[in-house]
Amino acid sequence: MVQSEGIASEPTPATLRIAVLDRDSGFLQVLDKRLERVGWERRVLGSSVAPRAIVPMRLSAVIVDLGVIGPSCWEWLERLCSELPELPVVVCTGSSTVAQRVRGLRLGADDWLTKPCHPEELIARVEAVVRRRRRLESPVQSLPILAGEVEIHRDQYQAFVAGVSLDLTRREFELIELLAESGGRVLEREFIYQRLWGYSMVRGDRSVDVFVRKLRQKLERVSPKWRYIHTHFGIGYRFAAESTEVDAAIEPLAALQEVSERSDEFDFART
Amino acid sequence: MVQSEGIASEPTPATLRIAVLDRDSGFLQVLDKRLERVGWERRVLGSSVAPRAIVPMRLSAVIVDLGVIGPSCWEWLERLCSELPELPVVVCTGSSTVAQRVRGLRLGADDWLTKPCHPEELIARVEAVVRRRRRLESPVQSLPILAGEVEIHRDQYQAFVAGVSLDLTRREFELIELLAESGGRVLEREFIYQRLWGYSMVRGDRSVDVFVRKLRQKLERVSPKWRYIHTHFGIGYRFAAESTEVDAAIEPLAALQEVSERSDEFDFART
DNA sequence: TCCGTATGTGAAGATACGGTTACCAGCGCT
DNA sequence: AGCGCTGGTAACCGTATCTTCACATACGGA
Repeated sequence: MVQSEGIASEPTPATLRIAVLDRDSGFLQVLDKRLERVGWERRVLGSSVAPRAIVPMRLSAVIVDLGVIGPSCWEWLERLCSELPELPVVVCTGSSTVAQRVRGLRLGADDWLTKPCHPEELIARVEAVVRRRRRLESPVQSLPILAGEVEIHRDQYQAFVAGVSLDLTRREFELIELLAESGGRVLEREFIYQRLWGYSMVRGDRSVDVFVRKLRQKLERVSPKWRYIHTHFGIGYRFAAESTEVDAAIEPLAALQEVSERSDEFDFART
Repeated sequence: MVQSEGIASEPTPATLRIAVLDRDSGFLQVLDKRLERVGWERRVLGSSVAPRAIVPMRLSAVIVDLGVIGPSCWEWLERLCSELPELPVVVCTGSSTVAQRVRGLRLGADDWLTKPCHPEELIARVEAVVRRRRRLESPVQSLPILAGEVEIHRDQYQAFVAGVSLDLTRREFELIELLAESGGRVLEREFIYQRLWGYSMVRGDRSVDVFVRKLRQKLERVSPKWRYIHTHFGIGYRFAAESTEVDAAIEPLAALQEVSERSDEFDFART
C-alpha cells in the first residue's frame, strides 16, 4: 500500500503532496526546485481543472494563481472551498487589491500571498496552514486501539481479532479507525463522509452505509459475540464494543474503559 | 441529512475573542472600530505579557506586533506557540524581510501581515485562521447538561437517566437540548419551531406539542419522580427539573442551583 | 359558572431513512 | 486482454420516525 495521504484521516505523512495551479514557468521552476529540496510531492494543474477533479489527488494543500483561472475565479474558488472544506488553499497571485484579498479569504482561502514572492515564504505559509490542520489529529497516534476483541493497528492499516486480520480494505480501515478513535461519540454521516472522502456528500449518497455494512460483515465473521457499530437513526453511527452474551457481568469493563477514554478526549479538547 | 442540522446545536460562537499586542494607538483605534463592528470581543495586551498569562484569557486568536516585544521576540513567539499550540497567532508587524517572515511562520505563527495594512484584511486573515482551526475541533462538543436525574449528552445525541438511554429520536433530542440549554427560560412555540424545523410554523401546527408529549412520556418512564417540561399556557414551554417528592423543600434548590451553574458554564465556554 | 380556546393524548397514514443486494467502473497484475 | 479486487452507484424493501387528525381535557376571561 502506498503511503499516499488522503486529505482525510491520515496519520502525519512525512511528505506532503502539493498541487500548483499556475502558468508562470519561471515561478514553477523555482518552486519546483524548492519543493524537491524539502521532499514534497508536487504536481501542476491546468487552469481548467474542476474542483471535483482534485478530490482523488488526495492533496495536502493546493497553491493557486487566481489570475490563471480568469474572471470566473471567484466562483471557482468558492466551489473548491465548499466541496473540499478540508483542503488547505493558498492563493499566490500577482498584484491584488485589499478587497480582492479579503474576498478570497472570506470565500475560504487559507492564505494569500502576492507575487512576486520568495518561494521559501510560500513554502513556510503552506506549512503553517497544514500544520494547524495536522496538530489536532496527531496527539494520540500510533498506539493500537482496543475495543472488545478487536485491535486496530494504525501503523498496519489493519484490524485484528486474536491476531487474525480482518482483511480490511483501505476505506474500510479508515472508517473503523475514524469511528473507533471517536470513542463512543455518535458521528453524523456527513461528518464521516467529509473525513473519509474529503468533500461534501451529495444528497442520496449511500457510500457510508455500504461501507458500514461491509465492516459489520467482516467484524461479525471473526467476532460474532460482539456488536461494534451502532446505528443512530437519523444521525449516523457510533462505535462501541458491546457483548451480546447474556451474562454481561464482566464485559461492561470494556465499556467503562471506553468512557474514560472519552473523557480524556474532552479534557484535551478543552485546553 | 436533514437541513435542520446547523440550527439546533451549533457550537460556533457568534463572537470571537481577540487580543492585540501592539502600541500603535492609531492602529489600535482603527482596528478597535472594525472589531466592534463585527462584534468581536477585544483586549489589548502589554508588551511584557508572558505567554502563560494568556492561557486564562480563552482567546480565539491573538494579533501581535513583534516589534513591540523587542529583540527577544523570537524566543517569545516560540514559547507562545509551544505553550498554546491551539491558539491562532497572527503577526502584524512593520516592514520585515522574507527571512523574518519565514522564521516567524516556522516558529508557529499562523499568518504574517506587514504594516501598514488594511484592518479588513487583518480581520479576514484572523477569520481564515480561526475557521480552519475550528473546523477540526467542532466535532468535540461540550460537556453534558445535567438537570434532575437527566444527563443530556450532546456528543451522543441522547439523554440518559442513571446511565439508561431515554431512546430519543433526533427531533426529540433536539427539542430537549434546546429546552435544557435555555436553562429555565420559557420558550415560545414559534421560537421552538423555528429552531428545530428551520421555518415558520403554519397556523394550527401541533408538532411541537406532540414532541413535548413524547418527551414527557419518555422522561416519566425513567424518572417518574421528577417533572422537567412545564407548560406556560398561551406561551410555550419551560425546562426545569423539579422533584415531585413530598419533602420538596430542599430538592428544588439543588435543581435551581444546577441550572444557574450550568448556564454560567455555557456562557463562559461560548465566549 | 359557562364558553371559547389552548393543550394533552392516542393512533393512523405518509415519509424518510437505513439495510441489503446486485451490478458496474477503475485499476493493478498476470 | 483477462482476471480479481476495491470502491462507488442504484434499486428494492422493511421500518423508525414524522405528520396529521380527531377527540379529550385543561385553562382563563366574562
